[in-house]
Amino acid sequence: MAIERKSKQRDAIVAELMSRYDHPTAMELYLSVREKIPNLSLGTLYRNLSQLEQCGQIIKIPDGSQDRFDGNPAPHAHFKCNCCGKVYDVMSIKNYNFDCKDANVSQIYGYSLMLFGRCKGCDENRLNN
Amino acid sequence: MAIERKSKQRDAIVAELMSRYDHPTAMELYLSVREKIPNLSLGTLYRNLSQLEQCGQIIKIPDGSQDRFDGNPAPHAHFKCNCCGKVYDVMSIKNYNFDCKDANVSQIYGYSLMLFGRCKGCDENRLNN
DNA sequence: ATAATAACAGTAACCATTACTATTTAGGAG
DNA sequence: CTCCTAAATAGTAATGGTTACTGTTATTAT
Repeated sequence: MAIERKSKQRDAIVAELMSRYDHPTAMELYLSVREKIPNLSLGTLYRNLSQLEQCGQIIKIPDGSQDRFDGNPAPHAHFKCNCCGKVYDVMSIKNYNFDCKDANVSQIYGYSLMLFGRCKGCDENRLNN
Repeated sequence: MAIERKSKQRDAIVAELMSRYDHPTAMELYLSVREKIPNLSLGTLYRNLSQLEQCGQIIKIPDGSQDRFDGNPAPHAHFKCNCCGKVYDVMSIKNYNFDCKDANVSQIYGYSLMLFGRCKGCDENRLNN
């Protein structure tokens, strides 16, 4: 369960995920890393993503039937444009305190916040067409 | 895509979902409704859940590899106990305004907020054992 | 250098969800 | 009420993202 040895496959996966900010799906990541390691196995990708998430190095973002991955493990929210489907980081509310007094809630460890709406890019396209 | 005719299957699905507050998975809901409509088809359940969600009558909550469903369409957060897996409603922050000034965000329509932690039930069991 | 085993590639299996097809049924028109 | 159209359903097959399995490779401690 813990990561005990290093491998070039995992290094390449982490490097690729850290270098981009578009929150790729497993398949998108797979295709990218394949350009550097052509025989990378899909199972290897999933296993490493799972381990990295459990270690707190990356974040898994549920998005419909797929998952997306974020190389930035710092707590922050995400914004999904319903128009183009892109997922953006929302750093401005990362420090919001979601403590609440609801019944049944004893302690809060973390959160997952996804905002839905329309991005500026799609807004401009809308006005121009 | 819109609901045009009524059916006893959909009525039973809605009635069951409204009567409980444990955010059942599709399969849990299927087994419950089957007690009243023994030959209910799983496809029928999924089709109705999808339609009801698009109509804004219910909410779909992503939870790992499965989805959970909430008969209360009013905006509110959820709390998942990592210990027992139960998902609770969190009404105390339902009116929080998630407007943000982040780049790329033009307009926000809605949000999905899941808090993770430990519930009071699991807390008590921990102290007693 | 050797041994132990973590990590891998490749493939099969899993399973929640969706798609498909023939049948049933709601509900409006006559 | 009867007929007609198509929405909705039951049952089943297919899909697709993810996980599990198996033999092989490669890391790392001794």
